[in-house]
Amino acid sequence: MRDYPDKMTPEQAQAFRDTVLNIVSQIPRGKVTTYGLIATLAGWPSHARMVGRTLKYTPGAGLLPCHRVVNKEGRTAPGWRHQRPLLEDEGVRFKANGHVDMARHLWEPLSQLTP
DNA sequence: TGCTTGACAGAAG
DNA sequence: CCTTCTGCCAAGC
Repeated sequence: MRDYPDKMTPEQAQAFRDTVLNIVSQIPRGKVTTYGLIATLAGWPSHARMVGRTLKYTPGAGLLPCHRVVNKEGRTAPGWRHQRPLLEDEGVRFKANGHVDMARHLWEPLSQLTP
């Protein structure tokens, strides 16, 4: 008995992508959220990595503020040099260690997501 | 079919 | 603080 959902059906995968993109589109300026949080809200807590994959490979994700998604420690995406400047332009503060000050900028969506 | 690769998370050293 | 390892899963090869 696993306490998390089984493998996704194509329908669920589609719904997952939609939810992820929907949440990302709602992140306010100057705020950030995390992969795991998005995955959990989308109903698949163990799929944090899928969130990253979705943002990286889904065409159109570039139109969304996906630079406002960082990992739980506040680290920016590996290999995406542009992300940090984008955040700093919005007033996001980085700590000396190069991580986002999560205590100050974490955005927790309370959303009433479509079931 | 089986092994490797990540825009993750958490723990360990 | 950093690196490395394990658990996690969909994708790629």
